[in-house]
Parts: sequence; C-alpha cells; structure tokens
Amino acid sequence: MVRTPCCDKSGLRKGTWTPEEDRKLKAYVTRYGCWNWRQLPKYAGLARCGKSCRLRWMNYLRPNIKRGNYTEEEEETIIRLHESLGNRWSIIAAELPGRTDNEVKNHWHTTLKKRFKHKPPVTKDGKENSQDPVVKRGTSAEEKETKLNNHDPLINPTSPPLILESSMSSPQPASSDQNSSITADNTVVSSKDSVSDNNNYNNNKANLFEAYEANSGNFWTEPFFSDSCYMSSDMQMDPAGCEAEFPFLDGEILCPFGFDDQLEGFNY
DNA sequence: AAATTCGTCAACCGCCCACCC
DNA sequence: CGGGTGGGCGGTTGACGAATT
Repeated sequence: MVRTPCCDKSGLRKGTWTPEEDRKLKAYVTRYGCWNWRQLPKYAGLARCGKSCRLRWMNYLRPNIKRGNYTEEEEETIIRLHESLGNRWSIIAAELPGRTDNEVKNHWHTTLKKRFKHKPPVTKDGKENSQDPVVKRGTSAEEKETKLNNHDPLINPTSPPLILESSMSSPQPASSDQNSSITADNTVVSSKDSVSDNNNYNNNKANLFEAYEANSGNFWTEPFFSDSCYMSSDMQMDPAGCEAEFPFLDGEILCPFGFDDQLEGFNY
C-alpha cells in the first residue's frame, strides 16, 4: 500500500515551535478540539504538518503536562516497567500521570539507561537480564490485547469529562521547566491511582495488563468518550469561558464546520 | 577566551494498526 | 474485500546549552 506523505513538504514549517504557533494551536484545539489533525493546521492558520501539531499538543501544550523533575518513584516506575515491557513508552508513560511517552523515552535514554547499565536488572530467578527487552510491536496476541486496552489515562472514560479551569487558566510556556501540579486534574489522577499510587505494585507483566483492563472497564460501553480524543476531558469548555481564556481569538482561526455561531452546545 | 566535546530534549520520520468507504 | 486515510507509536536526529580542554 502506498502511503501519501503525512504532509505536503512544500511550504510547511519544520523545527522548533514559536510561541506564536503554540498560541494558535492551543487556541484552536481549545476551542474546536482535535477533530482532524491533518486538516487542523489549515484551519488553525498554521503552516505545519498535522502530525507535528498533534505531537506539539500531546507533548507540550496539553493541560497538566509535567516537565522535568522526575521523582525517585517515577524513575523506579520507569525502570521497573521498562524491565517488564521493553520500549513500550506509551504504556510506561500512562503509568506516570502528566508524563508523555516522548519525555519518558528521552529521560530513559539520557539518564536512566546509564544507571540501568551499572545495575543490571535481575530477574526473579536470579538471572541477569542484560539485554534490552525490546518487544516488537504487534507481534503477539497479548500485544494486540494490550494495544486494544491501552488508552491514555487522559481519555479514560472512567473519569468524567471535567472542565479543567485550573489548568487552562494558567497556560505554561512551551519550553518551561515547570513541574506543574496535576492534582487538580481528576482526569489524570483518578484513573491512575488504582495502579500507580502503589508502592507494592506488582512487577508481573500480566498483572499490568490486567490493571489496564480494569481501568478500561467501560471503555467499550462508552464509545463516545473513547473516540473523542482528548477533547472529552480536556477540551469541554464553555465557549464563553474559552473566549475569556483566549481573548486573542480574533478570527485568525477558522471554524472547521462553517457554523461557528452554532458551536454552542456542541460536544467535542 | 576560544574551541571542542558532551548531554539533553524537542521534533521529525517511517511504520503499523484501525477504521471507513 | 481491498485500498485509502488518520492516529499512534517508537526510533532517531539535530539543535542548543553546559561542561571541559
């Protein structure tokens, strides 16, 4: 199958995001949601690839992202999960509220891997596990099972779609090193408490998957939330409140549906 | 003080999978 | 059923600042 490139190479910006671009993207996603990442930049007035927008949003602009300042507990969790799961960064990151897969991956490669090398992991039977337990994606039934049940805590339907005023009212600079609190965000914390706030959390891989299944108990029974990307929890905002938060919504972004004035009451 | 090396991290690339038509 | 599309993921790269020479 021939895939079309994810973006038209001509005329699209690459590289570091400017504050202006961040502002546009945040304003747009906050107002209209991520209805289609590929089309989004066009309407948001961004000369960026949709994937790039998605990545920027997911990793930096999304509310309640933690930056830097890894706690010992977080590092232990990463090491422990990496030991059992391999490079499944998205799953590992899901265990760390506020952390993104990209950041976890970076932290592993820059910091933890070295530490890990000095202290080779020891398996239960006492054998040294010197190799990186890299798991090829989509190679087993278990893998598929994991994938099916793997959804970011931020979209976990077990959490009600709350309006995140506390987080949205204090947008963070894109490249800040702030370690923002996530405690105000139930969509992050509540869904994770059952598995991550637990020092005795079982190393067993199977148990980890069970935990995911447990967490996603009503995943299939609530297709709306599961299919609503991050908007279900992060972005359900009163349009009026949104205007208040983003007074710079001055018409440079376009309503994707052509009926901007009818958006009120629209569920993203 | 300048040059070089090293470490960190933001972002891109390409692949895979699910979904839709 | 098969092709096309979009989203998600992991690997990798390159820019940039810090540390070292």
